[in-house]
Amino acid sequence: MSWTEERIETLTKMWESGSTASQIAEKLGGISRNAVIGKAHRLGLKSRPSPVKAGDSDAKPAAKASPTPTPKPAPKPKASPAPAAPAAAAPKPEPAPAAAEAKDDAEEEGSKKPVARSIGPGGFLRQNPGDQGPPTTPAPPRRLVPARPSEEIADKTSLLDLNDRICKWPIGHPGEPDFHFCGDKVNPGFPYCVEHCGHAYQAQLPRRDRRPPPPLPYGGPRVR
DNA sequence: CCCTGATTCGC
DNA sequence: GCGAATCAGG
Repeated sequence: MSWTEERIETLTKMWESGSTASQIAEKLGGISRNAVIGKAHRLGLKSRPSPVKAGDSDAKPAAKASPTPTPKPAPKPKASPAPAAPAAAAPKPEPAPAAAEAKDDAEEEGSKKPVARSIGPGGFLRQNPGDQGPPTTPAPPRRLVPARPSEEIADKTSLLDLNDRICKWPIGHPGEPDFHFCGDKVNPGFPYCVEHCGHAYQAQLPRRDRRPPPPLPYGGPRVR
């Protein structure tokens, strides 16, 4: 099997949507989950939480066979973060979409966010690892979505409708009949649209010493 | 033992 | 580049 454009596309979409490698491999067919993972890595898609979801009664002992007990000569340098993703300090997008929209959907591409939070004119500021100190705990959104969206949703923006240019922000919860994705045009360089970038990347800078962030890939809405 | 993703490494 | 083998964790 070769990685055709379609297969890569499916892989990317499913991977970014939270499908497991096994599911992806099964859907694509003819390949093992290792192949999926390996390809995903080569595509620069890696870095995904590995939630062990045992709710799946699927058995795939494909890559399980090797009577060779490796003496483990090579240690495993666990590192190499953010390879291809520059601003991909992406927090898991699992807010309460419904509530979020209802709360402040007034904000538009105007990128004006007169919020109490410390947010730059761009709409949001990336937080450097050193910036977010322990004293301030931003209390991220609840963990509700198990990263297991149904592969077939209604008409809305379904899983397979996702592409590089539309917002992948989940609307609703996976499993619900009306679960879908935002589908709006993405903020270039991000997986979400401008609006949802504002939610996903809410930075909380210490109101003191707010140094100007030099690289701000987010230049606001850009029509093209 | 099952699953998961991550990584290595021979092809 | 590909993916099986392997590792590491839940």
